[in-house]
Amino acid sequence: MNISEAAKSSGLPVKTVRYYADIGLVEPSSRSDAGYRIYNDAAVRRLSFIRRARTFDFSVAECRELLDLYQNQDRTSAEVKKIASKRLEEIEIKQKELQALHDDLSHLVKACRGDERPDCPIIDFLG
Amino acid sequence: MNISEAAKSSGLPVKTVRYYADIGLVEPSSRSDAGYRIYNDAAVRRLSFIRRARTFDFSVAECRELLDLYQNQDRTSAEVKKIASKRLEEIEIKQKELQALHDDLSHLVKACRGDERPDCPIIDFLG
DNA sequence: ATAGGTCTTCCAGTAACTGGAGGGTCAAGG
DNA sequence: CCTTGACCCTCCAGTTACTGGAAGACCTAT
Repeated sequence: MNISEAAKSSGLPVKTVRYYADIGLVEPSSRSDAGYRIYNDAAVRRLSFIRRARTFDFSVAECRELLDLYQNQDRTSAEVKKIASKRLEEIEIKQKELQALHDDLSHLVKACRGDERPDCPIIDFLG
Repeated sequence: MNISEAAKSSGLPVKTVRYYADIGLVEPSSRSDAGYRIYNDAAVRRLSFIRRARTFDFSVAECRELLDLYQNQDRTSAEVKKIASKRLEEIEIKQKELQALHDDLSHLVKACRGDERPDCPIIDFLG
């Protein structure tokens, strides 16, 4: 498979596939004589794996760790769970922050009449 | 006030104050003979305003708009409310995304035994 | 005079791509 | 055989909002 087929098959943009090769995350299985990247099924599976992990907002560094575990038959589920739990904690922290932000801002937005006059509780709060 | 006093007084890092001057967001009120940035009270109030707006994750572009409104006596509260409401919508979208992420990942984490064996529902899901 | 702290500018790096320029490669049609 | 168009390559710049650091000027106190 050349890069555009691999991209389509993995669900990633071509640019991203090339980028992952550049940073050594998922290398093409070989190169053609003309220097074209060639991806076999295993490489495409790795690309798909990364795409799915990225939808969980695992960082590229975490994706690298997960990919290593994915390919390592001697992995323990404890190792995988540790990375995922860390991510889950980060998500929960972010959720709390976002909730606080939401509460404050929605309070202000509700208090603002949104008319032609300049008086504004949002501006008052920020100033 | 020189930059370190303005930074302390506004609650921003010195580097950030300098950055805001560079991008024309909050310019110092003047410069000393030696070229030192000098901030008066009004400039420090602008810095504080930006800092607070940034805690709501308003982008720098949005901060610029809000700052213009803040300083514009002819503003209408409708203009301000529009920007804040847009931000609020973004927050709500992000909250939903985060909730979905959380549900899926916590489901997987709970299903993973986290022991010494390689079998792992998280890996299975990603692979 | 000198030491230390503060200030300046400019450059590079962060995360994870994305867009584009400039140029080689390949398959099909005439 | 030649051309056209789609595809591929590398390299560079830009995105967001800073942050760190180097090299050098300045300021204050002893």
